[in-house]
Amino acid sequence: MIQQVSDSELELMKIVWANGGTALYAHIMEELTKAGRIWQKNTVITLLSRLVEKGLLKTSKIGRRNEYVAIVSEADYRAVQTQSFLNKLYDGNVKGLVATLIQRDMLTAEDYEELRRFWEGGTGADE
Amino acid sequence: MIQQVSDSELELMKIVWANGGTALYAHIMEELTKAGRIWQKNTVITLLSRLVEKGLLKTSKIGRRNEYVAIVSEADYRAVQTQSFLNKLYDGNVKGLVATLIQRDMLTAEDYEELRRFWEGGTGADE
DNA sequence: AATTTAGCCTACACGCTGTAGTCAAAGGAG
DNA sequence: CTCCTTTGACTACAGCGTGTAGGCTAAATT
Repeated sequence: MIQQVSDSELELMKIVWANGGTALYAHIMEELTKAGRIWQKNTVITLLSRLVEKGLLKTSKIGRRNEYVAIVSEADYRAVQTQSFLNKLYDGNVKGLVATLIQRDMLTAEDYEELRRFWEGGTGADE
Repeated sequence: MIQQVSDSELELMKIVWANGGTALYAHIMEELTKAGRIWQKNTVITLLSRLVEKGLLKTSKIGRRNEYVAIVSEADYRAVQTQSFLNKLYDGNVKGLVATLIQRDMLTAEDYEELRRFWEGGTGADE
């Protein structure tokens, strides 16, 4: 089971994941600034320590700095969240989900093409 | 925009939807009991009125009873939630979602078959 | 008339979230 | 060696959502 993560916390996780699963405070702060997030130092530190408490990150010291290391990979996180979303909204029925995607035009033309090709040829859905 | 709905509230919505989009308190209570949910009367009433506040249900009086009527259909609700889930976890990338489904074996053999047939023949993803 | 049913309003504790202040340690600057 | 800067740990705290009702009332049933 993966603990619930707030939107802000997820944003931090994404930065860590995007950086190869590991990041220092300075890097995270820099990325947040780039993204236009104006959070105080302590806000970010608190969020990071909550992610540690929640078991999504761990820290390992580099000198006196923390290296924040993802314990849960983005793929695993997505898988778990997707499964629970699926259960909650579609009673686990994948077909229902796909039906929504199709009927509600959530697929771009390329998505569609690519998926068609995948199911035809048995390859391609995964880059 | 659809307001956020808690798990308990969603459970009530599902009962209403399953009953054709409309239900009386008595019916809801009965279904909850069947499902093993032991909620006090007022708990249920409160949940229902919150759903009204949130714009998911409305009431129309039948005698002095409320008929709880779904304003948002289950399909619409699913579509909105699916879209926001997709944005949040996959940056809106459907292929990423489908890749997870496939790689993590979230499709049953039948799902797989059916989807294959859908993409082949252009029918069938929707029941 | 007495009892039951359903609705309305109010309350309340708890946990999560965003947001930060204080204090401390440790490494770099001079 | 001393002072400043960077980071981190710990603490706080208000607001909101959520689950969970209690009290009172009006109407419906017996």
